[in-house]
Parts: sequence; structure tokens; C-alpha cells
Amino acid sequence: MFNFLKDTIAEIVTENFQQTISPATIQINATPTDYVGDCTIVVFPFTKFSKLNPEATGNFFGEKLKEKNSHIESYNVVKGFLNIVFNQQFWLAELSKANADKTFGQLATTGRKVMVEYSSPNTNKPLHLGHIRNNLLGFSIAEILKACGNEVIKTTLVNDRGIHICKSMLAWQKFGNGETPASSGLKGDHLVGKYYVEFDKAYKAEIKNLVATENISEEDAAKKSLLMQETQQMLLDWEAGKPEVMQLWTMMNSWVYDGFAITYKKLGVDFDKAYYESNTYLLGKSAVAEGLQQGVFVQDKDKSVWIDLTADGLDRKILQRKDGTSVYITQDIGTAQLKYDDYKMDESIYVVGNEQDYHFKVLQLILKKLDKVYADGIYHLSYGMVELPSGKMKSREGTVVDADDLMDEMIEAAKQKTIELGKLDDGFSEIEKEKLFYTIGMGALKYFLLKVDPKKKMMFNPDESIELQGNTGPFIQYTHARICSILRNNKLQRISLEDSIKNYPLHSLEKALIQEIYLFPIKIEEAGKEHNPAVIANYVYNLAKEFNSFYTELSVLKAEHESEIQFRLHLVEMVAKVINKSMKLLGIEVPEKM
RNA sequence: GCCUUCGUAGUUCAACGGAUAGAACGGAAGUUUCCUAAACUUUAAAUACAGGUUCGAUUCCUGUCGAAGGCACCA
Repeated sequence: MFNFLKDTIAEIVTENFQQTISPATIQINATPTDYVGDCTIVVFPFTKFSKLNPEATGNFFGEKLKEKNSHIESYNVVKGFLNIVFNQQFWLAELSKANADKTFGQLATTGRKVMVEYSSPNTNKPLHLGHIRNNLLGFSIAEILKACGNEVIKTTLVNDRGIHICKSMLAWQKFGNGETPASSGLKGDHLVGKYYVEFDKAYKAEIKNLVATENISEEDAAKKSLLMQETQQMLLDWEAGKPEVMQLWTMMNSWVYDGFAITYKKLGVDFDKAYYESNTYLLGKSAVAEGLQQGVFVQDKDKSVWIDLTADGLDRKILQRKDGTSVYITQDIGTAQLKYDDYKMDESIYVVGNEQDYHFKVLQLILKKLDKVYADGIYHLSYGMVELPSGKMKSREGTVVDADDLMDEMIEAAKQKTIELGKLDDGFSEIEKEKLFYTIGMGALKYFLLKVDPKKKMMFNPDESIELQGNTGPFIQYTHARICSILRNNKLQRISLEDSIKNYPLHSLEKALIQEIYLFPIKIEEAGKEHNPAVIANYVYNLAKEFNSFYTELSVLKAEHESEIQFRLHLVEMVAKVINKSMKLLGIEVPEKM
């Protein structure tokens, strides 16, 4: 923030104290509202070489800054804080610049290529609330990185094979009676998920039965389970390419993909490229050979392959089982290579839950040891679990908040609320109404999940968590709709922003809005750097709040001079633009009327 | 057992080591002859505990208590 001041401060230090400091280490914040100033420089660190007390140091720097920068109107010092006030010309010039910039909010091209892998579903069950957080984060961070000037490739790695898939398949074979999405009326992914739950039920019943009748431990019962043995046989058959199994697998997966397509469309997310684990699960083999040859991996007597990471503070990790099959991390090593071969990206972001923190630490370290050029570009965008009041969601037991159900409930809630408020009296066709309910409901859901720092776990109470008032998506959408309404009713005249500015003194609420607008590109950069959409969510909420205060206290249309009204209309139009662009970065639509 | 995260108003979330710890919901009290009241204004309410580091600690370090997650040839 205010980086031009940092450079000037560094200059002052060099000229007066024969020291060099890095501009990046200087702290400049927005001034808290109770103090006079636009920004605040923390001068405590400078007292070391200024040999003055904090107040005197602040005054010294304030004076020097004012000499060097014509934009500074005044300064004041409170304790060790130097508050700077910029003059009106500065803020108006910034507003003009932003207004004239057709691509405001699009940062300069970096020439960097970034891959974002997200969603990465399993094909044995429908998506749930946790997946929604993943999808929204992935989509949003991709948008933010684009705005930061990067070329972005969105990918997903579909987990379409493995023992869990076989469980659904086996249960369907045994209990399904040929049920299909068409015959049952169920969405394909829900139908398959139903049999995944069926399997778990039948399996638990079998174990219970075995324990009771044969008087053995649960552990032993698990080994004797016929269901589990059949499932494992099915996995072997799949790997051998047995036609009946492949046919069943293809059919059931296609049901799931049809279901996912609907969910993704409703969520508003998409991918440039999908990788399938059924194509990549054997890729780790060559990596194992490579690692052994380089001496990075070791092979035990039983033929299993390992890497010893104890010197790096981690564990000894298996990479290939004694039977020669590869494990999860080995596949990831292979897939990382495949992705790099395909795209040669500079950065590769994995949007994956924080229960895999350790896994990604290990993955990156192994790739480094293998001297892979792309190892440093790997970034695990780790996000916290979404928790329910009742505890953790368990898809095996079916105790989940289903993604499709939740979206429908949100849209329904938006509908009820909208009708209750009497918002739709005029000018909405049935189609427009449905579209509006969808936009508001999804806006509420998306904002709710994105406003929280991704790293942190979050609590979701299905009964009361999602509000449409307060710090919510609909609040921001509503603010946008009000501005659009003002602009509809009061067409901007042909007076340009520059001509409407003239020289009347800016009201503090007008200035506050200009300051928020000024922050937009800075926030985008910050969000990109931190891989954190919540930065944008908090920003746009503040902007909307700032507008609401302005709107309530000032009125756009009742200024003293016509040029001032025109100026306010320009200003407010700019606010709407920034809200629109910010929300786009979050993947949230903003209606013009609601 | 070892490792990693996290404990902030009643609740859900904020706060690059910076000023008097901010919002929202819920509670209390107000504001619609006027641009959309899903709004605005006022008000009560919190850093788990004990030490340490320094000009300054919710933030960094140590310990205690509490919560979640990971590690054993699952993905």
C-alpha cells in the first residue's frame, strides 16, 4: 500500500542517515478512523538510526516527505505513528485514472503460467459441502490469478478407480436390480452414492454377524468378510481389464459424470483439462525407477521401495509395495510430471484439504530430491474442513450436507425471502424471477464459504448459518442493485468526470469511497500473493458498507451544484463497477435489479 | 507414541509484531412524506490459562489445559 511513499522514505534514510533500508520492510497502513490521516507510517523502526525519540523521528520524516512529495497536504504524529494526509488533487487524480482505465482491476501481464488443480472428485459418491468449498476456492483463485496477469489453466484430477469405486459397483450389482438414473429418477452421482452407502451398511451387518456367530474380533471378521473379498477381487479384475467389470465401471462412471456436470454448471465452475486417475495411476513406475537409479530411493529385500526423509524431519515413506504396485504418492509424482510435460507451467497449485498437508510436504520434497525443475513451483492451497454442529461429515454413512440439496435449499430460501420482502411486484418475468432467486441463493452460499480464510476450518450450521442480511453476498448484491437503480433513474449527462470535479471540497464520505476504489488493484495483488479469495470478499464488503453510509447520509441527488451531482453519479458508477469486478473474482453474479 | 494446525463478544468470522482488538447475526433502543429499509444510527458484550522476548504481543517463544487433523505397504 502506498509503495511510492516507501521508496521516498528509503531515499530519505539514505540521504540523512547513511543507511540503506529495503522499502518492503517499511510499514504503511490505512489510518484508523479515529485519527486524522489517510495512511500511517510506523516510525518506531527508524528511531534506531535517527537517534531521536519516536515523536521527533515522526516529525522529521513527515517534514522531509512533505518536501519531496507534492501530494501530501499535511501530517501529524501520534506517539510513533506518522499520519499522512494527501491532498484532494491526489485523490481526484487517482479516481480519474481508475475511471479512465478500461481494464481497471486487471493487473499487468506477468508472462507466468499457473495451473490450478481443484475439485478432484471421487466417482463413487455425489459432491458435498466440503467439495463446494474446494470448488469455489479453486475457481476463485483461478480468477484472481488471471486478474493478477497470469495465464491460468484450470484442471481437475478425477479419482475414477480404486477400491471405493468397486464398493459402489459391487453393491449395485448385488442389490441394484438393474436400477438406472432413468428408471429411478435419481441424478447419476446420487444413484451411485446410494450404493456406496448400501455397501457400507451391508458390510457392517456382515461384520456384526460374523462377530456374533463366530465369536471373533472385529478385526478378524474384517479379514473374513466375503463382501470385502469380492470387492478386492473386482479391483483385480478391473486392473486386469476384465470386460464385464470394465463395462460396469464405464456405465456407472458415465452416470456420475452426467450428475457432476449438472452440479458444476449450477456452481458455475469449469475446467480446461481433466486428468483421470485410471490413466495416470501407473505413471509412478518410471519415477520409481528414476529415483532408484539416482540413489534417492532405496529398495528393501522384500522389493518394496522407500525414501528416507528422516534427515529432513519427516518419516520414511513407502513408494512402491512389495508386490510392485504403486501407492498414492507415487501416482502423484507421476501426475506432476505429466502435467508439467503438458503445460510447462511456472506454478502448480493444488486445492486440497488440510488433512493432506503432510502428503504435499512429502511430495514436494521428493520432487526436489529428484531435481525436478517444477518442484519449487508447487503450492498446496490447503483449506480447512467444513464442520457441522453434529461433527464431521461421513460420506460412507451418508451423514453429509449434499451439494445439490444445499444449493436448492439456498435458492428456495432466497425465493421465500424475496417474496416476503415484496421485491418482485413489477417488471420481472417468470424466467427472470427464477434466475434472480438462483443468483441470490448462490451468492449467499458462495460468499459464506469464501469470506473465511481458506486455511481455517469453518463451522456450518445448516439450520441457521446462511443469512441473507449483514455480511453476506446478498447484501453486496443488493448494494449493487441500488446503485444500478440510481444510474437507471438518473442518466449521467455528457459531463465527464473531470469536468464534474471542479473544485468543491470533497466530503469525507466521498473521499472514503475514492480511497476504497484506490485499494482495488492492491487487494487483487494481495489476494493473488496469498492465494486467498477472502481478501477480496472482505474488501468488497467494506466497499459496499462504505457506499451504504454515503448513500444514507449524503444522498447522491441533493448536492448544491449540478456538477457535484454529476460527480457523485460518476463516483457511484465507479463503485458499481468495482463491486461487479470484485464479485466476479469470487465467481458471484451481481444482479442489476433485485 | 510422534508430528501439524487451531483456542478472540452468546454465535459465526476479522485484525503484515502497532494506536482505544473490528464486523455480522442474536439482545436493547431508534430511523421510511426523500435516489430500492436485504439498508442506516445508537448501545451492552471477547483475546483459554501462566510465564518469557521488546518501545509495543491476539500475533513470536516455553509450559498447562482444551479441540481438530496427520503418521502404521488406504487414496
